[in-house]
Amino acid sequence: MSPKVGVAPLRREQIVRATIRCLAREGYSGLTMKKVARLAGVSPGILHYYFVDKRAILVAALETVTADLDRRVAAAQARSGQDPRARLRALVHACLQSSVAAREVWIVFVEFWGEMMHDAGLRAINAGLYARMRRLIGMPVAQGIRAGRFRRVSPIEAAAVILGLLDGVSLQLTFDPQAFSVATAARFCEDALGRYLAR
Amino acid sequence: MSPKVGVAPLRREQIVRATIRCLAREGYSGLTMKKVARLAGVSPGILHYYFVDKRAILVAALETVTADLDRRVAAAQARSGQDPRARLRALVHACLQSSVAAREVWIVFVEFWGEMMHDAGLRAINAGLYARMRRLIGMPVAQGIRAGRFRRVSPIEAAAVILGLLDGVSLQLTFDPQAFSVATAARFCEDALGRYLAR
Amino acid sequence: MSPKVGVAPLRREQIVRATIRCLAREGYSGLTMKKVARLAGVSPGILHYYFVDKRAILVAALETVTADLDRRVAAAQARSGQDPRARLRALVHACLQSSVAAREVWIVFVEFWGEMMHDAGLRAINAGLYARMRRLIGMPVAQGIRAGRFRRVSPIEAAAVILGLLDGVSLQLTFDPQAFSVATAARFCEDALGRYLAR
Amino acid sequence: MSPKVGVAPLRREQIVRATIRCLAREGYSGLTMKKVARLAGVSPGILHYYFVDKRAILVAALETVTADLDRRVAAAQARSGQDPRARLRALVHACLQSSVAAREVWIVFVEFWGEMMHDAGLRAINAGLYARMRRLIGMPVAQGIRAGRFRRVSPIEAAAVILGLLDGVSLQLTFDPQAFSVATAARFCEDALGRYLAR
DNA sequence: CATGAATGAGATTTCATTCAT
DNA sequence: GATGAATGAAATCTCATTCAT
Repeated sequence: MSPKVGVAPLRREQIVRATIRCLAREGYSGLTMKKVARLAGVSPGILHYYFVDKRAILVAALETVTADLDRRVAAAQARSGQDPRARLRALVHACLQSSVAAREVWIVFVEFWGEMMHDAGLRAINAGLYARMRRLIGMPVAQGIRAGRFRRVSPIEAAAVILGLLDGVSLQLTFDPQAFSVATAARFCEDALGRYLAR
Repeated sequence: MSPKVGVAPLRREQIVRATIRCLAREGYSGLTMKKVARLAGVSPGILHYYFVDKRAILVAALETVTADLDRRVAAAQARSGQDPRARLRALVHACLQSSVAAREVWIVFVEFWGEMMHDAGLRAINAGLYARMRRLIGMPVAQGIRAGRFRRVSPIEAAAVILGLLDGVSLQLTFDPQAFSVATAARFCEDALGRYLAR
Repeated sequence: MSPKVGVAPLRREQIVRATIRCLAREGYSGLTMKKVARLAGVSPGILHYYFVDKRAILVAALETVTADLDRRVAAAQARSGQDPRARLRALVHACLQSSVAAREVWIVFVEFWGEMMHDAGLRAINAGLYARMRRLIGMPVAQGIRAGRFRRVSPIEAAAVILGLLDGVSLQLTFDPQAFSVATAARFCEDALGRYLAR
Repeated sequence: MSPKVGVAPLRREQIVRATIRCLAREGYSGLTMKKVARLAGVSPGILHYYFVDKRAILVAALETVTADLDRRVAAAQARSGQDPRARLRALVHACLQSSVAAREVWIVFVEFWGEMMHDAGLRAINAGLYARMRRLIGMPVAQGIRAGRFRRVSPIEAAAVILGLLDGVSLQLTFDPQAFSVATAARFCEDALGRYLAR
């Protein structure tokens, strides 16, 4: 048995985290293997021991980033109890919070949008996140409809509206942090979505 | 007087258009000066005669792209008459249409989002577009409020909600064109925004 | 029209010649793009301007080397007049001479044999040379047979015997130059082939 | 006494065999320590325990390959009895057969020719093989001359002619297996050498 | 104005070798 | 003996930029 058993996943994690930090700091076009290695505190050669090439590292980075965002929202949902409105509010807060509290992750996620246009592999990872998000959104919406708290809307359309609004407002929070706070944004998003779903 | 007077703006236009096409086809990371030159039908050397460096070309490309989007929305607004709801509807249609009918432009615009995170110059150009858009949105909203057709909302917040929703839904139209058509998206966006502004 | 028209073929030639010299000096495994560039007196970057990659340079080198060998033999044949035995003698001399007088070319040619085992492209270039050589050999042999000077042998087999002997003896001249001189080798090869073809 | 005593020679053999297989499959330029280790079923690190460096492994590989070829020819000679012509025939068959039946070994041997040009150590190993081959050839030739079956030729020249022809024809069998079979090649080589030595 | 050859810095990638376990 | 992770030098290749013509 290897004397260094179990090191591999740690090294991979270490490299991927360095990649994300590097992307957040210097952007997609500023990312180099050397910088990643330096930030990870390893030699440049080792990157190709754990990943076949640069793209594989980027794929792993996007997977990590989407998993992070996913986890944040799912955790918020879990904490929010069973009330449909409360769950919706938790979702809004978690999403908007992410773009500020997990700024690195969110920035890297947005950076990948550009690449996704030309890379089906990256697009598929993103699609997975959005599918899970739609399921997460669909549950409280359907529950609210059944309970007579929300009007009858198509779950697909509701998910598109909710996700769209949160992505778009998060972008604005990122580009112009002075314009309004997360709390303010959360309030008017809740307001808008509340009216959108109200009977 | 030189026989080629006035050629400069044409050459610049030619180069910038080639850059946009190249960005749309191969993405930000696939953009090279040589490809731009080939697509523009000029020699690689000439690019540095009209632009100091690669970044200057990218800046010009973003300026062109934002101006294009701007023009599309402004034109739709102008055609839509004076009724606040009609103007809002025109805005929704123009924005969502852009991401499909002017796919190249929209894709390039999204690709720049990633770069803006690390480039204040690009961010400023984007800020200009959003400022103009907010003004464009603000007018019918204020008008609707004055006319008693819309409830009293903060114009800033309304602009954030409207722009956010349209950006976010446009993204979904881009990444997953099968999910719903532009017409469907326009309908549910109008619906959501109508309820958001309804008294 | 370009101010540097006609430079391209010269540069290609320059690079290929440097590659051949480099291969002859340091061998296939010692060949680097940097060394080739230095020997050619150009910058490393320019190599990829004229050749897509290292392999393309190697292909051009093999093509040049085979053309060189071809030319040497064809020229000797042309000088040798019409007598079948004289032509055969000229062929033997030209081939064995090449391995000494054009040592660089011959060494590089032998070095490529190893690569040909795994590279169909290189193999095809070699096959072209051997096809031309067989034709060159076939003519005096057939002529000699018709004239009653040689016994009836299959031209294919005669070509295999003649080419085989010359390649094999050239190899020995290369590896052990002290063993016998070119003149000696030419004499006993002529002797052996003379007896092989004698009636 | 160590339980693993005597393991060393086995490991060395294992590594050298893997090297030969690797060279035959992917060529000299495709050989890496990692591939050798994988093919040998050992860890990359262990290679440097049994061999000081890559070159040492290559030297061992060439030694093994030449010993293999040597053994094949010597065995054929031994089986062929005492008649000079029969021994010569056995030699021709054994050599040509090797390039087909022991294709891996022969291919690797040819690959080393290129390296020998620049490596005196490898050249010396090859020289040893050729010296033994000349002795092996010299005996039946001298015997045939003494018995009055062959004409008086210089043994050195006869060896050069015989080895040269066999190497050259083997090369052709390798590069163009469709051209003629081993049996055909053996026939015309015997024919040519028979006439060469006939009184 | 325009060309396209040329440069050279730097990016990705490969790989022989080392070494802690 | 044996492992395989780790290193770092060097290789190939890319590309923004320059410049003679």
